[in-house]
Amino acid sequence: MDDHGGTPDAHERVLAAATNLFAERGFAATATRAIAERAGVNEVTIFRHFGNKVGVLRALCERIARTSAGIVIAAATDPADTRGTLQALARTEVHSAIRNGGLALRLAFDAASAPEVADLMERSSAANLADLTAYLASRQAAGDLRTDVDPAMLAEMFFAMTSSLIMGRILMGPAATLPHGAVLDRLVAQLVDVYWSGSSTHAGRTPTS
Amino acid sequence: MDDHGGTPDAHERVLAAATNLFAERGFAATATRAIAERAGVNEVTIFRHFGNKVGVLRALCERIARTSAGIVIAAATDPADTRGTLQALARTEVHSAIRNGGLALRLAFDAASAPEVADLMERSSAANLADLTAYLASRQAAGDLRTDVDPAMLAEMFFAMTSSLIMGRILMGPAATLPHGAVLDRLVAQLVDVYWSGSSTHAGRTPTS
DNA sequence: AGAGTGTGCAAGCAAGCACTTGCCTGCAGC
DNA sequence: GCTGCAGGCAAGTGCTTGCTTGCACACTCT
Repeated sequence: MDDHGGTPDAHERVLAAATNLFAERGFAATATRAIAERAGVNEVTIFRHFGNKVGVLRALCERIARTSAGIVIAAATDPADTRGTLQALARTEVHSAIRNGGLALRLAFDAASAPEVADLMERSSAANLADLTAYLASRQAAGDLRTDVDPAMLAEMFFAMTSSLIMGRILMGPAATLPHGAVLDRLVAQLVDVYWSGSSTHAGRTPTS
Repeated sequence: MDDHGGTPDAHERVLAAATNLFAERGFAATATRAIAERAGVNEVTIFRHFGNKVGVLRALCERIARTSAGIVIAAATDPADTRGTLQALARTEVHSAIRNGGLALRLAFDAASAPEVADLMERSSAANLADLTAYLASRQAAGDLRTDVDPAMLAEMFFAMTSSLIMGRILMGPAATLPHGAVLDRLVAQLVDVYWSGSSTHAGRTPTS
């Protein structure tokens, strides 16, 4: 009765449960017992599959890194179209962040208190920011972005704005549900529009249709 | 009885140590033993002074609430000067956040896993956002801010931008030191300028001197 | 001199944590 | 039918946590 279907796949259920719990309460505050309980799996199974608690997190990070295209997708579009690139980047960032319930942001905060988390985060989070900084600097050089603001600062602001949607949800608790689909896309569009209006050298402002 | 005339030091040293540790590692991840050690005080003294661990946090929050003027200060200036008000608000917010090392932001994240933290945060953090939303809405009505973006969204973005400076420091660890004084003020000015350029109805952009 | 108070020190308690061990069960392939 | 294996179950280990207790010392005020 416990196992449904042909493939019980305890492995996958543990990862799903861990994703939710880590995102909700953080890594350190999540007990392996809680993960097992939510996954409908015995606690020992977790250790048999992943060795230890950090092993679960590691598997999770690898899965996310494999799934989320991140900056790569944005680089696939036309880089000369700065606004379009930023728009696409914001969309993918927000969507991927929402999909894992703000996991990345939570883990980034956990990294300060759990060194093993810091090791795993270093490879992904910081690199993304550096990539964006480099891209924005190139767009400044191309005369597309204002040059009187540090590109690292622009990147930080962009990251902060996309994170703000997720951060708000975390701060307000699960009660504040986030919009999906078209509504969310419109929000992101507004967000990018404000950012673009403030950071570009072009006076024109695209109305958020 | 609140005033321990002879040796007021222990009380204060505990609060200072707790401020640092809570900001660095969060509430749950900070052991009372660690607080005592950093304060150069016996662990028992903490419980004699504050009853329990939450008592320390409560005393801390009261102290911060008493110290930080928050939005009130901004309201003291000319409210019709939207840009100046936002600038002043951003300055006080960033400075107060830096002064306590991002404590508030950390605690906001801790609130999800520690209900007792959530109770203490509710009175301060959420109210600030609501106040700012109301102010921005009034400036929209006055024709000073673009009306095609939700005022709550504008407030959230403003909060996100001021938080971004602190968030960056937390995410990058204590290695990335934050500028002080005039340099910091210039950063904040850039930040507000981008925000203002993107959110106001006025085309003009004030160069960051 | 005595009372009260603030603090330190040593020890310990119950609970929760990650993690281990040993054993038993259902199900597949040969 | 036997074997291998994934998983459940019960119990327990060693550690850390928040918090308590009992006792001693130093200081101040009357």
